Order: sequence, then structure tokens, then C-alpha cells
Amino acid sequence: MALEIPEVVINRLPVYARALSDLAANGTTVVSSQALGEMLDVTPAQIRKDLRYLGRVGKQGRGYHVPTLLATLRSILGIDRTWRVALVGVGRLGQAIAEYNGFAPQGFRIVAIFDSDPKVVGTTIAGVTVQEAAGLEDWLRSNPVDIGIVAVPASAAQEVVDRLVSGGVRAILNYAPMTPLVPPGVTIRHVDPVLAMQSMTFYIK
Amino acid sequence: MALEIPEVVINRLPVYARALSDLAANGTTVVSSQALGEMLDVTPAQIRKDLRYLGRVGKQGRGYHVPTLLATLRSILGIDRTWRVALVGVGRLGQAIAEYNGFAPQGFRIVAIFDSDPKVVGTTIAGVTVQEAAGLEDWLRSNPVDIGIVAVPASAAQEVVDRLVSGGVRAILNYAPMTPLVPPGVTIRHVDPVLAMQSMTFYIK
DNA sequence: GCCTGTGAAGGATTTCACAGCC
DNA sequence: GGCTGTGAAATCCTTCACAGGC
Repeated sequence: MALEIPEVVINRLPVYARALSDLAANGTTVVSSQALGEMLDVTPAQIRKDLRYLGRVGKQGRGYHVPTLLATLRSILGIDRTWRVALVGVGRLGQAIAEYNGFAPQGFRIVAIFDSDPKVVGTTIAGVTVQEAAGLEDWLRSNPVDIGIVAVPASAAQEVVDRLVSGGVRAILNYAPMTPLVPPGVTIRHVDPVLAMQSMTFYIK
Repeated sequence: MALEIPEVVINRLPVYARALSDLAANGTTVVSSQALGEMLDVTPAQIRKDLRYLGRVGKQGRGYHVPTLLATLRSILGIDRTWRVALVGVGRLGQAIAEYNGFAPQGFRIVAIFDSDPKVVGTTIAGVTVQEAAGLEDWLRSNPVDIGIVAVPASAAQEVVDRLVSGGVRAILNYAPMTPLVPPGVTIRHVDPVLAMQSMTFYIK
């Protein structure tokens, strides 16, 4: 029964977790697939099928117990712990990422920042001293991190990804406007507002 | 033959367009589905099927003519023109978005910025004067925009979305950490690095 | 009665494999 | 010979509809 969870489902689970978190904060203790579906514009059947991957997590006739379900979800996604993150690139974008206060509350701790520009190396951003990018792999070997954030220009992104990977990083969040390749076993996600907009203009043109 | 293009395909087309743009910049004039697939880690068959939605855009035995294909792609996606964008919210995040210089080169022009904080209303960010958010709908009625960017706290996001929609906006880029609902006919995309990370931790835990 | 869990059906997407054109 | 276009097959994902537990 512990069958493989498909990637589409994995991508929806954090959305459910966030909604359940909001419900829990409101003091709601039980929710039906119907109600959750209305909050998120997802069909109830899909929610039930998705949640079924977590086990028998609902109660027939009642619905889902919010705190329990949330805990299960967080544990399966691995978001019930803290993760060490390294940020590479402190241009405008990297700076904004470093100072973004949405990561820490969710357990993502930026423990190191790298850049190749001598003008910023040695400065402190969000309490972290910027290190010379040339030392990235060495540093990673003695200070493993879980996730790498790439916020360098497109021309440097593939190299940075390669070096993160060879330093043992298996999850990469890519902000660069290109598609770096990663070997099997390494997960990469892209944050690209331009691509998002470009896929919307098709519908409004 | 002008069959409906599925949404999954629409989401991949901008990625192809970006890669073709890079190839064009390098002076490459012809590319095969195989080569393009290797650049992007996509199977050649998928690329051929996807591009087939644009028409008969390849030449058997040769491949795809980069400049022509790029032009077709841009025209079908609607990224060959400029789009008027309104940004709502100029906290840290909104500020970074306003100052991000990746939008303009792709034809996305932020023509107005709104916020409800009197402290920032009237100030100028990236050359645009911040207006009082209360006037959003009125302003939109006389100055239609194509896309709205929502960079307000989660608690205000649904209301902002509703007001953008009632002001005629049919495409929304949501940076708020919640899932606003939109009526049929309105397209919404989410930019959420936290959700992206939360879907990766599953694989590395 | 309400609502989950679930097989079956239906639909969508991806991959295969090769015919046909350059 | 190389590579697109493309039916057919395979796979994956979503929706339906209802049995069964609360």
C-alpha cells in the first residue's frame, strides 16, 4: 500500500498542507474533501485520491482531522524539520532572496552565501557573511547542505549547479532564466516569473 | 488542425522559446528535436508533438529552422508584443519585483503600482509613482492592464485578486503564499519558492 | 445521512516505432 | 541518412459512482 507517490501529487501536497495550516490556525479541527476542494479549486475526488497516498487518513462520514492530517502531511513531505540551504549569487535577486523572511518560518535556513564578485565577498547579508564562490565545493564538503539556491546570471547557472551537485547537494531551487541539467537523483525546481507570465499571455491574447 | 493546445504544452512552449532564443543568439539556424531535447532534458518525441501544435514547423530530414520557429512560437504565445502590467503591493517583495529588470526585456511593462500603506503611496519606485490601493478598480477602468501582479500579504490577496478581476484583468501572477480563487476565464499562476522547496524535501528526506 | 475509500471508466499525456520527405 | 510527422500503444492522471464505515 505504500505505493510510490506520483510527482503531480507531491507538488499538490504542500498546497494542501498550507491550507490545513490555515484551517488549524482558525481552530477548525475537521474538514471534508469537499470543503478543502472549494478552498483550493480542486475536485473532492482528487483530494481523496491524493490523501490516500498518505494512508487511511480520513474518517468515513466525518472527514479529515485537521491537526492529524497536517502532521502526517508534514512528516511525509519532510517539512517538519529544518533544512540547511546555501545561496549562490547576491545580485539584486540573491539579495532579495537572502532577506526574504518567508523561508525561515518554514524551516529553510540559509546557512551560507556565495558570490564571485570581490566587491560583495566579505560583506554580511541577513546575518550571513558572503564567501568567495571559488570555495563553494570545498566548503560544502565540510559543511553539507540540503538545498542549493541558484541566483546567478544564466551564463553561470549550469556551472554553479554542477558544483553544488558535486558538493553533494541533491535539491536545487533555480532562479536563473535558463534550464540547468542535473544528474538523476538530483531534484530541481524553477522559480521564473517571466515564464509564468509568458504562459498566461497565450490565454489573454 | 488548429486543435486546442493543452495547458501542459502551453507551459512548456516558453521554455522552448527561451532555448531557441539562446540558439539564435549563438548563430545556430537549425536544430533537431533531439538536440533541443538534450538541452532541456525533454524527449525528442515530446518536442515534436508539442511543436506540431504550432503547425508543420519542421523540415523532415533537416530539423527546425530556429529563427522561423522562434517567431512562430512568440507569435502564438503572444510574447511578440508588449503587455501592460499592474503591481499591487510594495513591501520588500513588491519592491524587488518592481525593480527586477527581467520583465521589461520580455515585453512586460509595469505601468502602475498600488499599495494601501500611506507611507509608500506617493513615492516613486522604478520610475512609477505608487498609488493608493483604494483607487485600483477606478484606475483600471480608465487604464486597462493585461496582467496583475499580486505581492500583498496572504490575508489581503483574495481581495486584491477580486478587485483586479472586476477591473478587467484576466491574467494574474500571484506571489502571495495562498491560493486565491479566480472565476472562469481568468488565468492565475503562482510564484512560490517555499512550495517549490517543500515539494523537493520529499525526495531528499 | 454524511463522507471516505476505491474499483472502474474515462480522458489526457507520453512514448514508441516507423512511414515519408528532404 | 537524418529527422519530422504521426498513428498506435502504453502510461499516467482524473473523474465517476457507489460500497461501506461512522
